[in-house]
Amino acid sequence: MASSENTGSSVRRVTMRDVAQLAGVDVAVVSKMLSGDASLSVRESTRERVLRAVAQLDYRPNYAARSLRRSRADAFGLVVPDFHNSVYSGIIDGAQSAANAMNYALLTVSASPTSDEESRLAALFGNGTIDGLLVAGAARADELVRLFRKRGQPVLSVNRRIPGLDRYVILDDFAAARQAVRHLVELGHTRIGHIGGPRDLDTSTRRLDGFFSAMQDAGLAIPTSYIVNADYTPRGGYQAMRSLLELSEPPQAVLAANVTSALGAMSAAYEAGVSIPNDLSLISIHDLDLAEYASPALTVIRMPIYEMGRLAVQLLADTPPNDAIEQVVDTPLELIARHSTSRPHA
Amino acid sequence: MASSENTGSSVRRVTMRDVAQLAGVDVAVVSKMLSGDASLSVRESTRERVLRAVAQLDYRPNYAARSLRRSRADAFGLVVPDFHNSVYSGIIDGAQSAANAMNYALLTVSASPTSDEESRLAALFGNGTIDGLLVAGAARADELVRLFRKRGQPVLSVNRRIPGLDRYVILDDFAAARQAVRHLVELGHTRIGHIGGPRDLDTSTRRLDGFFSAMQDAGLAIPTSYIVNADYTPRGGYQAMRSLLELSEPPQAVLAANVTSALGAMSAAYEAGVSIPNDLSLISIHDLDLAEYASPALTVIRMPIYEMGRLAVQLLADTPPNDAIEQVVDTPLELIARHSTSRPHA
DNA sequence: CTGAAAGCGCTTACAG
DNA sequence: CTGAAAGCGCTTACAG
Repeated sequence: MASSENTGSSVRRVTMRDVAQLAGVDVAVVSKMLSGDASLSVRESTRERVLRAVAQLDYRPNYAARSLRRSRADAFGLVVPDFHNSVYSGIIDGAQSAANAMNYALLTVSASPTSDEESRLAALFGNGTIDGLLVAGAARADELVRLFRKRGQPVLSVNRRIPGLDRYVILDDFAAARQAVRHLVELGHTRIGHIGGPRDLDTSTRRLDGFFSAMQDAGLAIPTSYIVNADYTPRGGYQAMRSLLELSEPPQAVLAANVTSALGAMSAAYEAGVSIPNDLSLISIHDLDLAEYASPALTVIRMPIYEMGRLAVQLLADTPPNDAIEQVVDTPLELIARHSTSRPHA
Repeated sequence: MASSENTGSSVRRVTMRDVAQLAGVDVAVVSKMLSGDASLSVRESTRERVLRAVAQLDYRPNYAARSLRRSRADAFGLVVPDFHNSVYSGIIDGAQSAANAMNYALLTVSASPTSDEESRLAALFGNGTIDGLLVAGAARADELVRLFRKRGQPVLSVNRRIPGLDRYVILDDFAAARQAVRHLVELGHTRIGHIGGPRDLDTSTRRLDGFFSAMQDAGLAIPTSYIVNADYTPRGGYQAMRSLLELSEPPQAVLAANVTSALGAMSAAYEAGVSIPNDLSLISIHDLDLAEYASPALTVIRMPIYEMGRLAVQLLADTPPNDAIEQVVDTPLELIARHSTSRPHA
């Protein structure tokens, strides 16, 4: 009477046998039909009966059984360091889209860099749940990566190069920083500072290199004090900008290595009474919907993050697991000139 | 010679039989030991041999086999509408944390409201991959929800009430809006406007109700033009604020139903030369790291999103699948008074 | 305390 | 064109 008596799996799962029985055929026929076996030719009437039975019973092949039998999961795993970061959101979207296109599942989990997470991750993904592993950015998954490599299962690092792993997809951070600096130089700036990312992170060092390279091309000097490391957060950008503005001769223009730190930097400038872009030009790498609604709207180099996610899954699927993958996404970068940069007004 | 010859699953998977053989016991012993069967008593020396064999072979129980045999997946699924939204990031974090604590996997996917996504989702999660389903916010998963209900498998809607489903966890949006209005009233404001969410979304109507309720308590009139619907985006908030500021007598204070739309609204005020908080006070529901670094820093009602995620998983796991769950998270809301609200200066 | 055996629901040669 | 049978790697009564 009470529907709450109907607990758990009280409803017997419908199985391939049920379908076969209802359609009056052998399970092998059902199996081959449903898995799209090309070598199968069935009489049209049989095909129809099977399809009708499948629909009538709302049959769905059991995942665990299929996976066990074929010893593959038709799934990839993606480990991100943090769900609260639009860079990873973009990677996830791209990766999910590519996975869907090949009828693979994408299982995304976050792994903050605490030690017990490592073994949890290995337990979660190390047992046949996934056929290939994507590790994005600073996510900690060393144990899992070792395991996959040992077993000859494919691994790929996304947006970062992991020491000892010759398989990665990255963006052209070097070119992005160069393009940003060129924009500032073309506007007429000469005193240009840099709010960098975490000191030893792969993306930040490449952006820093690009910054140096473009400054050198332009024949511009870089006082040591003009380079400040932050941590890709609003707070980090805020502090970095403060230290820049406290200099006896502050920069006229700043490249922030990351959009959220740029937004934090804007806040510090506002607080110090420094007007952007009149007193200070600011440009950053990566776009964000909020960047357009900052005051003033932030000028930005938009990076092909979504494309990187897509490409990562495709490479993971299509490259033999022990081949090297050293790929820089070649989708063109895009300068989105908004209102935080202008010619120097001094 | 070339390591690239070692393709695919060339490395034979180590199986429970291998462990049993190496340890000189039956697989049943290994199985019971590894699944923590309480009814098992093994000689200490046997236990040691098994453990050593497991470690030596780096054995990990095959997920598909275990799942097939026990007909459960030890996993929950979470469907979100969008990874680019800190509300869902918070829900994911909370849910993942609770799932980890009970040794369950949490599989998170996004489902934008396009029709073919629906059947893809059903194929992905409808085949025994997960033991329970969480649907967050506006994510479209109707087909999957129906399927789970029919089978007597647990479903729970998070941060939204789905028509016809008496199982949900939501926040106290009503109380949040009331608290926000009270803050403005206490500061001395009387002309208070509201930038609402999408017209028919569950969360926005509850926030709107709270707004009305608190205004009524304060004996304040609400011109129709003071209520503007937006869509929880920066752009929506921007447009809504513009229309508010074009009024012949604009509000002195505004409650934005959502933090990103509040940030967009700030941009419109800035553009119109309206100074916050001098000319206009602004408060919003939900916090965001960037809200603290807006100029001025945004005053906010912080909502227990992470707690909602945790609670959702716990309820999903602990409640019989056909019982009703109608839960409002009772973690206290928190007013974070920053610098976007002040007494009226007129 | 330990072993033998059935079976979860599929897929895949193989036979007819 | 269709059927019978083995087996993927576990878990779980059951027997000893």
